[in-house]
Amino acid sequence: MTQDTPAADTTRDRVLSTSASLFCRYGYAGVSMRKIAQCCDMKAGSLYYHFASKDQILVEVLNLGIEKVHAAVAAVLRVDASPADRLRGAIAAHLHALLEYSSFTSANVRIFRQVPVPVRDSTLEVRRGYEALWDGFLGELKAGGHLRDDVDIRSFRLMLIGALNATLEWFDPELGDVSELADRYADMLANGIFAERGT
Amino acid sequence: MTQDTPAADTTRDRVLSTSASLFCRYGYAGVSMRKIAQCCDMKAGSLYYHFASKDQILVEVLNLGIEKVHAAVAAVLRVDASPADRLRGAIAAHLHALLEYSSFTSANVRIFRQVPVPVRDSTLEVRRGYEALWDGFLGELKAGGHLRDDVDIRSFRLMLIGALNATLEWFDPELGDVSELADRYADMLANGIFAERGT
DNA sequence: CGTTTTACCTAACGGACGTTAGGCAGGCAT
DNA sequence: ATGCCTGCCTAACGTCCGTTAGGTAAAACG
Repeated sequence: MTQDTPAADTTRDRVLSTSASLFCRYGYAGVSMRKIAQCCDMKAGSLYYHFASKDQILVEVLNLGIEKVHAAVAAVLRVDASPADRLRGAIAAHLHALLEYSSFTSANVRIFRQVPVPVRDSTLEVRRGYEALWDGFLGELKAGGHLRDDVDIRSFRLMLIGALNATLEWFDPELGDVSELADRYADMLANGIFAERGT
Repeated sequence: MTQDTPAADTTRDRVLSTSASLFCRYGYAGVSMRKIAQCCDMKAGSLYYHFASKDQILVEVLNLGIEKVHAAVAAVLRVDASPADRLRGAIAAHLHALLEYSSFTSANVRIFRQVPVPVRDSTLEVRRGYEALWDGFLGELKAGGHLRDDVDIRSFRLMLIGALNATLEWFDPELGDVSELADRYADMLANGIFAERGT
């Protein structure tokens, strides 16, 4: 019944990691302290030695989810490359964080909207930081004349991140290659799917 | 506390409609029979006159969600128009069904992956029918030479529907115009966002 | 008018929930 | 050796869960 994602040496980290995958799969209300504890080979009461409440676990899981994907994308964007390559790389980084590295980012995507409002609000700042990272990058591209003049950056960012996050619903990293997926998405988004461009 | 979406004359329909919006907001496990009943001005036990179990409500909500969006998109695709207009229209139909008409489609998108496996399986067939509707349309476009040869229809359909469904996370139909949103999405997806097409 | 059916109710069942209080074993410093 | 701190445990609290059994008032029907 021990169901954890990657390496997690300390008990506290193991609880967070386990909670993330459970939240991701069963939703916020569908995961009990007893189930989290059971998956960590503990008893429910012991969780309160590390965390004050279920909601505190939740807040930490949600924030870690954004922080991890933020760090991965930011690292890619720091290196110099062509606009197409940077877009490809940033998309690949987001997808790897979402689909492979851990369940924190996927848990955030899945349960963000069904979490109690105070919890959601306390994670908004971290979230906005990630949005700003993308807007900055896309703004650079536009300033450099690499984007169509008539595409709105915010609209595209929302569509892009939405499309990436939605892969969670169907993509299985054991069956497909995340990097290939990223390349396909980057190509379709950058160049469109129509044979000829028109209005 | 009466929280229902649109017109729903019979009690049974009102229960389904109410359940859909509650499931959408709070997740599957986050909605109790007592809360559903309360929002319908009933007592929990009375729900069992209309439905055998919570899971039966869930199955009907999930299936209605797909059936409604399927009907809306199919109606649009029946009329003759240019490829760009048909794509725009189909996207608009999906978005209207998702964001405006009722909570059934949005509930499906939000909770499909956190529902008990038997329930999920019993709604797979309806889901596949909707995917086939899109694949048929996109196949026509490709056969007519309107799509780039190197875009994979299944990949694009997954990206497209994912992007559309993800609007649920941020778009508020009281603040923005769904048809405008559809136009922007259709344009970005059809033509891409880069100033010049490249590899 | 009597009877059946419809659509709801109340009350309760066993169990799971988040959380807390108090205990206990082992490592640490003094 | 003694006492504190860490990290877990058990047991219980009050509440809520899905579901069921049995009742009741009104409408529909013969």
